[in-house]
Amino acid sequence: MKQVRLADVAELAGVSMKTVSNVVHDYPHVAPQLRKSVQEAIDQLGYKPNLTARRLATGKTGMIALAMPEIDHPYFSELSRHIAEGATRRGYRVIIEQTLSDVDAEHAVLKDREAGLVDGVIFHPVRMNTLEIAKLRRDTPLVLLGESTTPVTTDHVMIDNVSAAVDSVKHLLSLGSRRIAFLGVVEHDITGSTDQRLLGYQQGLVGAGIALNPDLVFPVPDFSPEASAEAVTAALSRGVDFDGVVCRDDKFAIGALRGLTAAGVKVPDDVAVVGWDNTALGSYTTPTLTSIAPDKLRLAEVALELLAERINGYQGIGRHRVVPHSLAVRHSAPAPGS
Amino acid sequence: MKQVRLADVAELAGVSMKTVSNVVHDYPHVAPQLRKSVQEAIDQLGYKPNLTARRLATGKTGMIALAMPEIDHPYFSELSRHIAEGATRRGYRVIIEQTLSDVDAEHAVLKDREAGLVDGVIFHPVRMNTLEIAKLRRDTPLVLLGESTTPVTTDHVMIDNVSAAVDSVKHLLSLGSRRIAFLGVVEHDITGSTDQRLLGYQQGLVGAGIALNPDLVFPVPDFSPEASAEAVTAALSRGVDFDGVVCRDDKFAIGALRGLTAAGVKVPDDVAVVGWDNTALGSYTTPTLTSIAPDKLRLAEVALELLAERINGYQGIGRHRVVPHSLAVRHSAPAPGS
DNA sequence: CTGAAAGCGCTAACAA
DNA sequence: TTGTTAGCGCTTTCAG
Repeated sequence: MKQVRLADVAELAGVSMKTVSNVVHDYPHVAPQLRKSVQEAIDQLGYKPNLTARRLATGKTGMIALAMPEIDHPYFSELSRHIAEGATRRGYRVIIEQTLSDVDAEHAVLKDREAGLVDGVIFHPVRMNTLEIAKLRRDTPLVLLGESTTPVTTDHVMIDNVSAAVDSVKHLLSLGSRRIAFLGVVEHDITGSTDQRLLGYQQGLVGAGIALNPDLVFPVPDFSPEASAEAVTAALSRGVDFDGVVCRDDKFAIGALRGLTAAGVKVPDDVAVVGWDNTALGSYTTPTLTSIAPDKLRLAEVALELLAERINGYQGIGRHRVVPHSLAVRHSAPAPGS
Repeated sequence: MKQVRLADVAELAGVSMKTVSNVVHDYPHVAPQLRKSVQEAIDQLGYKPNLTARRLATGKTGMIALAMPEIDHPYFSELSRHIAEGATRRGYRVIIEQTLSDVDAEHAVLKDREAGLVDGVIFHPVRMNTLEIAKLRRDTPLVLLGESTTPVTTDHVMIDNVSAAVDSVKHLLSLGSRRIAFLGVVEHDITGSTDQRLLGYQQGLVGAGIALNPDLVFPVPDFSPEASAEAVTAALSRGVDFDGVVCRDDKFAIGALRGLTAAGVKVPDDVAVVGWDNTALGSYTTPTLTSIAPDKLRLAEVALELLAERINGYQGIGRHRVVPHSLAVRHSAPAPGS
């Protein structure tokens, strides 16, 4: 079935292409009767504008790329959802790009725009460093997510990881915990997230006049809950004494819950646990998980807003936006006195 | 910065556009020296083919749409990941379309292709019925996912829900359960999934010579774990006696675990629980969840394969493919004798 | 307010 | 093996 073209409609309606185009775009200055007859021709033929052709003519694709390490990680899938919804609201379509933390895939991300595929890119890098991004970016409208250090020329949205970690510690302190551990220092983790969270953890303790204890920082071989469960079990079995734990993310927290429960340690009575990211996972655990809650909706909105400005020509220096976070209090570290 | 065009490269290299095009496409019959000098011109200018223009000329977009109810539901995000990976391997990009179970959004899905946006669509409908899909489909290459009844003209990939439910029941029977409940009949649920699963549940019981008991089919007001936890609690408090439960999906199963645990009922000793979809959630619960495991990777591959065939011109009648499933055995309904 | 025609950058059929 | 040229369908000056 041959595609119906603007010219076909014009011919049937007995007007020029321009007039049809005006009708399609709701251009105000069209005689009502003309508009009507053109509309009839459109309906009769079932005309749909060809987006590819429009793009070629306008140079705008109406699409943005969303590039993340893993689309099925709860944090990213939840964030994706907000970005997808916000993008739709703004008239953009989203193409997803999964990097799987692979350097090449991350490099490829920045090339899409050059090929005219998308108008802009929202990118959560984990492997590429500041310099590489700056070098490859050229004039691609780009907004970075996450805690990596970023080029000064690039927009960036994140939450304040340090103060969030401090909040976690304070919450645990308010519950009476004094020997607070940090779970989730992964070897070769090149994102800045862990660093910042660990920094905040220390800052929170020092601020409360509590001495730091290296034994309370638990390393974990990889990002799985299994690994963190083992890390906790190991700590327990070498007699480390702790009554609260700040986890690098919810998956670690889940591992912690499992390790503690398996060892007969009561959560939150013996050890209170705080996760990070407030993913849906935290509602499904036993006990449910108290977790640092980045304002994901806000994160998505701000990222889209900055990107839209770049796409519309903003050329200024990189803007760094910090969006709010809170603590989602559930059973693993309940409100004080409850 | 002006875009570098094929013509610019041709001019610099002193050849025709066609020759440049041949080099870009690795067309074999190009004189080595020519190829080299053209390549130099390409590199020097930093030429990137404009995909939009190519599309307009070829009529192929190289993109497929993936339309699902919710991208952050674990089942869908896991499936998306497989589809995204398979699509990348096949040279397609994926654009995501979240319908949020909205009829209008579902209708819109089938229009993308008409607008020349994508070459084909993988679609998991929940609101549209057979007739509507058939009517709107026209000649869009389309593969349907899920358990809705589908038009005979449309390709469709699913698992055998009935036999999977039978498998669940058999597993529970092998653990000694005899009063097996079904959790998750949602009012106004217009997908065929529940029906088929419920049918299999009955079939499994009847096959084992166990009389059906309507009291053991638990209705749930909505799809949240909270609702199903309440449903279980309600059943318990009205004295319904059961020792096993087949759940419509993992979220219901999680609710069941919570309701049972809260009531002091031991899982799996007092009541064994089987979920559905084998989402990552099941690894995070206490106890971990035994669950029907659709072969998601296979599902993705088959869907992509069928779609690719349609895109490449296959015009035959709708093909219905059943992909394998298994039972992921974890603690909520362990292996017999363990 | 409407019409004609020149691109947008690439592909592919046809020549050479 | 390489060059020419006519589209792909829409937008957008610029006349009228």
